[in-house]
Amino acid sequence: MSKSPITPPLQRRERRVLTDDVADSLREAILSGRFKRGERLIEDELAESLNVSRGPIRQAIFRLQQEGLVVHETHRGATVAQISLHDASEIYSLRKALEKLAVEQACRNATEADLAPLDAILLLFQSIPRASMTRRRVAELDIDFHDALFRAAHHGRLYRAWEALRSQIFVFLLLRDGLPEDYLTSWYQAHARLLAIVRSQDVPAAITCIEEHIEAAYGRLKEHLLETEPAQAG
Amino acid sequence: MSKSPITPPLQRRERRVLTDDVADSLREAILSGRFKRGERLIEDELAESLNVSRGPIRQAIFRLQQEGLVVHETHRGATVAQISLHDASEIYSLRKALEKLAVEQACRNATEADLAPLDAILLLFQSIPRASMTRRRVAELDIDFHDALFRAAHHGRLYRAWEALRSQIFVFLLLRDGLPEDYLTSWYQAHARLLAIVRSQDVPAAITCIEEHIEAAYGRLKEHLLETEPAQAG
DNA sequence: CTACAGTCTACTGTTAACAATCCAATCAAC
DNA sequence: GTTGATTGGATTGTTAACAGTAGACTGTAG
Repeated sequence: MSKSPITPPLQRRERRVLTDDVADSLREAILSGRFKRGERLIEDELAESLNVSRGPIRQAIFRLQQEGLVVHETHRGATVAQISLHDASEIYSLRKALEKLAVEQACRNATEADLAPLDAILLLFQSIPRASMTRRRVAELDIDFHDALFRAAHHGRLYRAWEALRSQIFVFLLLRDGLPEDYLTSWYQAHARLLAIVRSQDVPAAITCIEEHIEAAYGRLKEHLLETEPAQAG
Repeated sequence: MSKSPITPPLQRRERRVLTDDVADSLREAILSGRFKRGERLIEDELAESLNVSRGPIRQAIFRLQQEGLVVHETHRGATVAQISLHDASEIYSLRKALEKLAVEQACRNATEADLAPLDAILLLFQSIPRASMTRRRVAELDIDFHDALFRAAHHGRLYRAWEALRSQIFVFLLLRDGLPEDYLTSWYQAHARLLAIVRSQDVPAAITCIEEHIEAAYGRLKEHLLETEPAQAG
C-alpha cells in the first residue's frame, strides 16, 4: 500500500509519436486555411513535405477523419471536409446534447481545481486589450473554455465525443470576419455566467443556461451561413 | 448486430478492405469471449493467425479502440478493455443523452421506410420460439433495434457517436446469464411502445419514454454488476 | 532480502517497395 | 453525339524488413 505515496503530480509522460506530429501539422494546415475545403490530401505529397513515410500520414488522416476535418473514401483518398448548413445543424444539435450532459456532470463532479482553468481563461480574456484581439484568439479561448468544461465533467467517453466535434466547431468560429465590441462583451458575460452557475451546482439552471448558450451560437452561425452561402442548403 | 443483407438502393457499393475483415474478426473474438478482458493483443500473433501483415491489424486495433473495446498505449500495445461500474455509468449516461436526441430527430425526420426495419425486428423477435431464444440473440436484436432508431434519426454525427458506444453496450447485454420469461415479455412491450410513440411523432413523450427505457436498463445492469463483482467500484 | 545498474528480448513504431484499384483520356461502334 | 470498352498513369492498400522502446532478467552491493 505504501508503494508510491505521491500519485497525482507526476503522471506517466505521454509519449509523442510521429503520427501525433503529423496530425497536428495537418490539423493546423486545415484550420488555418492552407488546405482548402474539398482539397485532396495525397499521401505521397504529404509524406514528402513532412519528411516521414506514408504510414504515419495514413494514421493521422484517419484521426482527422474522426475529428470530422477530413472525409476518407476507400481507394479514393481523403479530402478536406466541406461544411454545409446541414452539417451545422448536426454539429450544434449534437453539441447541445453533449454539453447539457457535461454541465450536469460538472455540477456534480467538478472540484475547485477543475474549475480553476475556466477562471484562468476568463481572466486571460480580460487581460487582452480589445484592440489586439483577433477572431482566431477569441475562437481559441472559446474552445479552450468549453474543453475545460468537458474535462471538469470527469467523463472520458463524453470527452471523446466532444473531441469529435471540437475542431469542426472551431472552423465555424473562424468563419465570421468582424469582431464587434458587443460580441466581446457578451462573450465574456455569457461564459462568466455559465461558470458561476456550474460552480453553484444548480443543475437545472446550468442546463437551461447552456441550452441558451448553444442555441444563440447556432443562431448566429446560421444567420451568417445564410447570408454568405445561401446556395448550399445541404 | 447482424449485418443488413439489403443493400441500399443505388449507392456506391462499399468497398471492403482487409482492415474491415480484421476489425470484424477481432470484434467477434472479443465479444464472444475468446479474448478475455485485459488480455494483450500482440500484432505479430494476430497477423500470423489471420494471415495478413501488421498494417491492417494496427488499423483495426485503432478502430476497435474507437469503439471502446480495446485500450491502446503508445509503445506498450493494446489490451482488451476492462469494464467497471464507473464505465457502466459513463456509457449509460452518455447513451441516454444520445438516444434522447435520436428519438427527437427520428420523430421529426423519420419516414415510414426508416421505421420499417424497427417493425421487422419486433416481428422477428416474436417469430422466434421462446425456447430457442438465447441471451446473445436478444442482445443482437436489441442492438439492431436501437441501431435502426439511430439510423432513422438521419444524423450522421449522432450515429457515429452511437457507434463508439454500441459494442460496449453489447458487452453489457451479454453479461447476464439467465433469460427469464418476464424479461422477454417486457422487452417486446417496451420496444413496441417506443416505436409507436416515435411513429406518432410526439417528441416529449418519446423523450420521456427513452429516458425511462435507458434508466431501466442501467438499473438492471448496475444491480447485476453489484451482485457479481462488488469489488471493482472503479 | 532489498535496491539498483546493465543487459536482453519481445514488442511496437517506421520505412520503403510491391500490388491492386480508380479515373481520365482515347478510341471504336452504334 | 452518345455509349461502351481499353489503356496508362496516379494514388491507395498491403507487405516485409528495419529501428527504437519498455519491461523482464540477471547479477552485484549494501
